[in-house]
Amino acid sequence: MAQESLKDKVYGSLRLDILTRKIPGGTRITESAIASDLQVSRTPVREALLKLCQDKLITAIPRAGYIVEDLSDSDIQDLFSTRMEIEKIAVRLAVQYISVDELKMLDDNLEGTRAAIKSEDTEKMADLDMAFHEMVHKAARSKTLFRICRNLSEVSMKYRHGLYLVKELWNDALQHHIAIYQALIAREPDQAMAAVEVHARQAGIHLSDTMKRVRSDTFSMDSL
Amino acid sequence: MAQESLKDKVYGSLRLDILTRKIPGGTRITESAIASDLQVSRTPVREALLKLCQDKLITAIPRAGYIVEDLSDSDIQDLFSTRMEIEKIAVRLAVQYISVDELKMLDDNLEGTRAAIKSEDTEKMADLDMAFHEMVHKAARSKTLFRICRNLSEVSMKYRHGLYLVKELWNDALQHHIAIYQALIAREPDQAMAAVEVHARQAGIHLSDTMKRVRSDTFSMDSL
DNA sequence: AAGATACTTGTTGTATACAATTCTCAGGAT
DNA sequence: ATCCTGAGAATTGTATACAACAAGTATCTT
Repeated sequence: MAQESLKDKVYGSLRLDILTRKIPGGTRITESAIASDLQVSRTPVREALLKLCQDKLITAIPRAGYIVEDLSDSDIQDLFSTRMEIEKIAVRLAVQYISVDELKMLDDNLEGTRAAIKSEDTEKMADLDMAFHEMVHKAARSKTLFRICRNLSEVSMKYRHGLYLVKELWNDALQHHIAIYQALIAREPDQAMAAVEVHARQAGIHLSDTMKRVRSDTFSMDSL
Repeated sequence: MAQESLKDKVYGSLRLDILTRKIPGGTRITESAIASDLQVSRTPVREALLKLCQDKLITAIPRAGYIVEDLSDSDIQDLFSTRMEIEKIAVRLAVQYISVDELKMLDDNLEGTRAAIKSEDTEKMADLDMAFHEMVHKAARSKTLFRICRNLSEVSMKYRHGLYLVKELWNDALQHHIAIYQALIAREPDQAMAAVEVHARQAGIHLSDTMKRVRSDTFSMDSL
């Protein structure tokens, strides 16, 4: 990744702040205020806000500003359960279409994950986890589905990040990935969907804890 | 709707041109060219292109322009089959959560549809069809799923519009809606999902015909 | 005092100017 | 002939200026 545009930085910064409720729901925000906060012009801010509108994280009021949408705990749960349902579709298709080469890549990914766990490399762990799921999504051979999956992953990644810090869960995650991998090799759609459900459910279980922690923390990430 | 912003006009115009392949896939487009074409400044054009990027109808090449994505027939089929899978999830949830009030509204919708068929009111038919599906989506009680469904509906609507002109299909569509409605009343998830699949499959069957017609037509809608 | 009206202020919508980067293509070396 | 190289053209990224509109406020009228 050569360089992130200002627009993307602003977008990421705002999305994180909204998702973690550093900016609570109902807050009215304006382009100029954010622009001066982050020391950039209104243009990249405007583009970031536009994107947030499409994500339904904020609502635009024509010529009068924007309002931060209220994200309840159940909304977050909704996000995760929907993601699970759609990932189940993806893995069902992946069972059908995945190639031996791709299975080999998944195997390599699992091997790498074992190493990451052994060396306690959080960064690597997160990357491999994301890569594993992306490979499965791609194997579903559906551009539309892939796009939806990635979008949901992006939005939920902020929350999942907390999970990576809980090292006890790493081995569980690995076992789940192995289960998914084996179901794919065996070409067993139901087994694969069940494995995905187990995997996603664990994330959901630890979600409320993560949320509590996130909300009690006072974030100091003004690092644009 | 008080007034459409220039950004929305540009977006609508470009999306239609891409979807109908008036601007074929692979075409390279630039902000300034479109701006001078439509006699507006680069700013609203830029915002429209940004939105099209998110729709995956075009791809941005940093500091070098945009390329219109190639929408093959299989891509369109992919869009529709994915939409079907996700609608099946939605209807399964709707079976669980839909209220009697909402069922009554669906019933009213069916009644209206019968009238629209009798009076051959294409406009009304399209509106009622969209409303029917939106009600089902809403009954799933998932904001995330609702957003995904609406997004997919919007993108595929351009294609579906051709279907409304084939009056022979109207009765089939009504029968499908009735089947979905009855499955919802009976609270039978499998039956509901099957009904949705039948409904979606018919759209898919007639899709390639519609595509051919759309492509052979020479569109002349330079009406910004 | 109450209501209407004009004015001021705040905010987005749009246009344009400048900066940074990438692409293109001619020209020459090998 | 083919592959580098470099200057300039093309294009987006960013900043800023201005216009249009909305909302709140103070003043004027009754």
